[in-house]
Amino acid sequence: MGLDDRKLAVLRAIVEDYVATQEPVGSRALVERHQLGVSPATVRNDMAVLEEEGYIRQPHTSAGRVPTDRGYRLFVDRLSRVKPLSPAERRAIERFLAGAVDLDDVVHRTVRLLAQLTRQVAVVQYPSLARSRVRHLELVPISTTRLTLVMIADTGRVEQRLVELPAPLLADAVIDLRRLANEKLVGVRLSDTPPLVQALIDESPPHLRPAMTTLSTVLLETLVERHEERLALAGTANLTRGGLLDFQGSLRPVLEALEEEVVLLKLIGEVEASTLRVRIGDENEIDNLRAASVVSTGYGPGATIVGGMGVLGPTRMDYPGTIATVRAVARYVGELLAQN
Amino acid sequence: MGLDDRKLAVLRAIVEDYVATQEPVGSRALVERHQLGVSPATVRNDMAVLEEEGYIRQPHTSAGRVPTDRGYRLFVDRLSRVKPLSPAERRAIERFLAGAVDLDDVVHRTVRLLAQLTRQVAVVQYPSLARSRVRHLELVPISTTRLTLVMIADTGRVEQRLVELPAPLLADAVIDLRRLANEKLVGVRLSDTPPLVQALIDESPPHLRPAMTTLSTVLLETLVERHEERLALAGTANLTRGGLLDFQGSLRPVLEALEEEVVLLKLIGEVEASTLRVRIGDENEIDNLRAASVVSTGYGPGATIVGGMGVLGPTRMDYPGTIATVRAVARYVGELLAQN
DNA sequence: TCTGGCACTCGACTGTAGCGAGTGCCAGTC
DNA sequence: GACTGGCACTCGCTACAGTCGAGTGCCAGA
Repeated sequence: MGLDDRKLAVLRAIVEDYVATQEPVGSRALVERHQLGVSPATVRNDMAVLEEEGYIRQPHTSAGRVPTDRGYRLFVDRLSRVKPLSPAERRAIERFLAGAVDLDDVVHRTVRLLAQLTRQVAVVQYPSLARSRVRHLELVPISTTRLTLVMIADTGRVEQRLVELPAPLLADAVIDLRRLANEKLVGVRLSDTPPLVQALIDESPPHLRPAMTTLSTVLLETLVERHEERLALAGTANLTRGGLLDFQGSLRPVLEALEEEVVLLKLIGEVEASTLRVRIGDENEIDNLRAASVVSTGYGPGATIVGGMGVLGPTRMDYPGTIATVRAVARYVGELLAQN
Repeated sequence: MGLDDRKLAVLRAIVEDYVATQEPVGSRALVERHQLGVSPATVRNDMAVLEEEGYIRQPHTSAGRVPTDRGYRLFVDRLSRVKPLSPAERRAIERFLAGAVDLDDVVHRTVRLLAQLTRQVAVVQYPSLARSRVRHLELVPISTTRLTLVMIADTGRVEQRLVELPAPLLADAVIDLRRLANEKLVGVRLSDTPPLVQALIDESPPHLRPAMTTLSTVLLETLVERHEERLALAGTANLTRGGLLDFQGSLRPVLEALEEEVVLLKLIGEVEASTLRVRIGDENEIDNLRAASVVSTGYGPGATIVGGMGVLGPTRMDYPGTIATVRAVARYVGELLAQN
């Protein structure tokens, strides 16, 4: 069922106008604002076809047309031209990210930047532990039977855990423990540690074995098995933009979804390659977000992906602009990470 | 112009009913639901006085009465009886907090717990660095001119920073550097470090002095001077409870305020003793929160305070219940911290 | 000092009418 | 055959008038 070029142009015009004005767009307004070269009546005929095909719909009989999720999808896939960032935006990104002092800072700045540039809700996942390598393990004694395990990853993430030892341990023993653990584990992907950890225990001298066992358990349980992911969120206030018209009148479900880490991870964490992904309305698997769209991408130093980031807003969003921004920010952050 | 006991009882009844129903309360409903022992007409007279004194007001002529900020204040100060937590709530608190594996986990669990129990927005400040003591400093070389500084505080907080050395440093030198820094700084309050740091530089052997100087700069600048506070937030979805009637119709300003760390710190971070504080509506210094109330308190192991936590909701909130919950959660968290 | 009664106010709701944006369809034109 | 102008029709929105009822303030009387 072919849509000819003009019908596509009409759809594009409808999407653009609706995104800009947030009001159903009628045939007259359309020919006035766009150079379609035909009369309103013709446009009406085209609209009838587009509606039949499910790309647009009428809120009520005597109203203009509004794009459907399917319409946005077609728009994103075939009709939108990439909107290059303005130099001012590029500079803003660079300046904003340049001052970061550590990973926390990078993530926080990034998420605020994204929220500010897109005027939507932004989510940034910290570099995933599963995709990180161990750079260093540190053991800090607190008492003779307790120590703090600090793991520093090559992605800049630092995690600490309290370890309750089965028996008191002398300072020298702690040093041995640390040396052994570091020898075996530094440079290893966290997701690859499980088999190595067993070897680590087996090769420990007998007097260290109980301590090494508990240490390994903590390491595996808290850092690998329940994969400890962290997130930063910003821009929730932007949800109130568009005054309750978006999100079919209630922010409730959206705010609820945003509180669930699991949900957010699902949204932006499922990244294999650095391909940018757009999920529009119904395409979202989370029920609470059927009225929202998500633009997400992976990021990382060079070609490797260490985490995801993205933006969430009403289905009626500026897709070309948002896509361009998300892509650009992800690239800058990647470069920043590569430097460290 | 003393308010006699009955007038106070009327005020209490108005506050309780309004909080429960969220609708202006009239004189008839009042005598029906509370044993005041007088007729509606008498109550009306009392109401007139209460209104004159600024404790209640009428949204419009011909409507019931609603408490003013001043009315809530009087209620909180003199009229509310402490509402003891139910055993189920106590158990929920204990169970919820018991499973925490590290400081991050404690804070996250606490904030979710608070939000859930009070059905409002909860904020928890991480133990403040300024109030923490150094437990250990670790230096992890990344290259010959770069190392990661990790500071572990006695409150469980762990901070890391990248240090760019002015000149390459050998592994042995790094070890010396770490030893020196730890000797001088372990056990010291972060807020007390500045004078010690100068001594630390002066006493370093010449070949370590440049490195020690940059190290100290990083330490001071990022950890002490711009006091690095962290926060956790939960329950924003609860703002939509009460369907836009609270917060005079717009969540916008509230959500905006909640995004500003500085604002939140001001709300819950200004704690000297562990006294619980209630700020009602206009008493808040932040303009965006004139329609909100905040219940906050300090927490920490034993009698020392290391940070603040609190809850934010509509002025029309269940003060006795919220106060009891915040107090109880803060105490449990304090006990938990004392154990570690 | 309290109470019952009464007149009054005013927001909420309902029904009606007019307006206007927008459509679908049809006959006519290039 | 594709496009266009014209026209009747739909229907949401707004304004307006009328009614209802909750709640008040006040006053005379117990």
